[in-house]
Amino acid sequence: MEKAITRFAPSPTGYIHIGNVRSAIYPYLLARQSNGSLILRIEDTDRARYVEGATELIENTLEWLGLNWDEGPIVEGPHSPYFQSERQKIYHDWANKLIKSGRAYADPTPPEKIAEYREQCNQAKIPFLYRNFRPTDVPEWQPGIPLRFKTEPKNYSWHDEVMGDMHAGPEVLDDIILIKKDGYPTYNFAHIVDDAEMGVTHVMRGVEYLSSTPNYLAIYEALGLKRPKLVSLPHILASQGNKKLGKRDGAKSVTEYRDDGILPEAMLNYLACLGWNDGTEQEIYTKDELIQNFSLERIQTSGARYDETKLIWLNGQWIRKIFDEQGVENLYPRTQNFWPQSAENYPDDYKIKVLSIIYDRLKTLSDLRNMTSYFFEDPTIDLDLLTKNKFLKKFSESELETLLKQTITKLTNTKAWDADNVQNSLNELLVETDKKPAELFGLIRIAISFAPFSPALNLTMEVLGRETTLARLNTVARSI
RNA sequence: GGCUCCUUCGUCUAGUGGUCCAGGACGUCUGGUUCUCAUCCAGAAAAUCGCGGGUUCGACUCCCGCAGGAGUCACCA
Repeated sequence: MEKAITRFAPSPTGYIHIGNVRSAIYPYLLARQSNGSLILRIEDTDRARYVEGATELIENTLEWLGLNWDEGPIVEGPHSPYFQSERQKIYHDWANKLIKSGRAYADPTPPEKIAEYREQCNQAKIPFLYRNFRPTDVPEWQPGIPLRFKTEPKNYSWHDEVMGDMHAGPEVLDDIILIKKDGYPTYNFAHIVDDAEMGVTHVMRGVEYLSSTPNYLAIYEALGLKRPKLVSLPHILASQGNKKLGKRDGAKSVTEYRDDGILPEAMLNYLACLGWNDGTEQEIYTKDELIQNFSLERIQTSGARYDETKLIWLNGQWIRKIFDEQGVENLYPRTQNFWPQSAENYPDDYKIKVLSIIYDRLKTLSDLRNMTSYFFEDPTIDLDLLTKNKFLKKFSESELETLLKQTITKLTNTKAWDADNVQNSLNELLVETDKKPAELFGLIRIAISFAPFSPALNLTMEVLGRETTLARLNTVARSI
């Protein structure tokens, strides 16, 4: 397989959201699969939209997802620098080639004049093409004057690895700006130069660039460059409406999901499979499996709607997968920031015990916060939970009290305090009191947790310990 | 508006002329697993394959129209 040199080229204008991180995932997968490399390039030529700290945010996001890059900021590489703002000279050199060959011209036309031309066309209801208004007197190119491409209207055909064979007529070709008056290149020019300089083999980007592709093709041609493989990625659609997902639709940043307790494995798995599948019925993919099975041909042509419920489901699957395959000791370190406040002073081994009996109930790691508090602090007693419980409401308060006292006696005499012994005692108690599990176990469960749900009773009690269990049962018995 | 792309269960998708009265997954609903919640398991409902024409013995699959949706028409990327 040919080594694929791919790139992820975001502009540092804010956080990375799920709508655009996929254009990092697919290039990564292709690069790894072909033993090629992934370049991270920061497209910061729009100084007005530049956001302080955005580059770090991008780096953090990629690192969290495990999408390491081979060239780019931090790691550097043979094509340094990887910030477009620092590559001015390179763009100007290439621009001068175009000027020399007569394929670019300095355009002194003031913006107001251009707006006027555009308005004329609108009124005449004809498409506005700047090449019909080329200035007659072209000055020498110098700072402060934008540089335009001088296009040659004609037909273009090309192959898009996802969309198939494409073609476009001269009506889409125009004299696009190559270098802005501030001296920075436009995306349209900079990405072509950089991709060529950096040896990029696959240009993977959102479909929104599809309609400007003929203009890029014209530039490749004028520059005598071999065109790279073009890969248009379908949009991810917002969960409401049909628009592509964007910050305006409340697209959350990837790091926000991290802070909500989504695992990077689940995020990667979900996003990779939104708009791509390998034709099998597999749903859970590790990063290595994705690398192994990824293929451009199987990328979907239509947009896919972002559905958070499936991401949440996948996350639950991943929590269990990590626990089952790597053990609780590997799941535990990921839970650091998700425990309730009251857990702060508890030792790791206690929290590990809690995690190992609660993990299969977690959808996100942050569920720990509201699902485990009774392991770390005495619950607030809410007698309504007892007296209004559908299995317990038929008992009088004194009956409940008696049951609790019998339980306390039984558990006080339980020999070793482990899940099996506790379960045996509970089973004996069931017989002795002639109650149904729903009644007796329900009562005990509520009395020690006052939570809407908990893990299996004997496991919960084992972790809580005899002392705490008995203390809570006593407190409740006295409160009734 | 011009140009371009897209169109299978609510959602993500399988499907490359017969094996599809369309398969899987999420979600929903029902039942099971000694209490709860979840997991897990079993099952159910859910798509006249955007619409209309063709081609063919036969079309979700090929062709042509149409409609709807989206993208793009910046000195933004």
